[in-house]
Order: sequence, then structure tokens, then C-alpha cells
Amino acid sequence: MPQKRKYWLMKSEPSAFSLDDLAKSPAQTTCWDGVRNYQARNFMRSMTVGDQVLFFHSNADPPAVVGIAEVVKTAYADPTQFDKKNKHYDPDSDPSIPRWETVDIKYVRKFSRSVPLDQLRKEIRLKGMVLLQKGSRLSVQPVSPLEWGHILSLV
DNA sequence: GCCAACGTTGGC
DNA sequence: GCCAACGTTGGC
Repeated sequence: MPQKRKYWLMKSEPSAFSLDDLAKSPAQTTCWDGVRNYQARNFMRSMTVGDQVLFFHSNADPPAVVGIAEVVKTAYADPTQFDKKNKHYDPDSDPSIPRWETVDIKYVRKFSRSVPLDQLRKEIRLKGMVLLQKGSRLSVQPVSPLEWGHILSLV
């Protein structure tokens, strides 16, 4: 039984990995590794192939939703947790029960006009967005179908 | 660069 | 189980 497509938002600092970087990646696909937050991991675990992702540039000027990606591979063990040289190495993660997971996402498109954070804040329909809640730092978060539709109407 | 908000760690 | 200390995130 095909599952219904779901919507998400993922944050990335463009100085580290931008949407353009994704577009230039082999097969325009990348492994979304390095996530070390349980809530974010759990959201990735619930993703299915075909889920749509808003690509958000954080720590950017301005912070903004810049385009769309999609999930092309469901959650699997994040290899960086076992790599001693990796910044995200986790010595406490047991390879037989990996603690951290990742998904693969693929570039879909870049908006001709990105939607800056302050514009999102002005939209009454988006008041409930996880992204806009005070102190919200989740780097992987759900987006409701209504929020998704409304954001796409802004680009 | 500042700093508020958050998540995690570890002593007790 | 509490909570202070610490490290990180990310807007500004």
C-alpha cells in the first residue's frame, strides 16, 4: 500500500552545504549525515521515499527557504558516527545498534525567489510552523500539507 | 560577535 | 531524579 507523501523542512548552513551544493552533487543526491539530535533522527526514521523537503538556509543572510529536495532513500545507519576522524564521531554508538541514522535526499528545484524567515513570520497561516516557534532549533522538522501549500504560493 | 534558548551530561 | 554546568544552535 503506497504511503501518502509527507512534507518536511531541513536546515543547512549554506557555508557548510547549500542547495547549490546539493544540485552539484553526484546524481544531485546526498546523504543527510551528521544529525545528532534524537527528535530530528526520529523524524528521519519516519520518512518515506518521495517525501518532499523544504531546504532551509540557516545562519545565512537572510535565513530563508530556498528550494525543494526529496527523500530518495529511507533511514539507515549514519556512517559518520563510526568514523573517528569525523566531526560527528560518536564513540558511544554501538555498531550492532547504531544510534544515529541518515536519509538520502535529492535536489528537486531551487526557487526563483527564496522565502526569507521574516516573510514567513508575517504569514498568519504559518503561525504554527515548528520553524517559527520561539527557540526552535530542530534541524529536521515536519511541515503540514497546508503550510507546504502556503509556502509554495509565496515563491 | 552576542546571547537566549535548548539538549545533554554528570555529580550528588 | 534534580539541577548546575557546559556545548551548540542560530537569529540578530
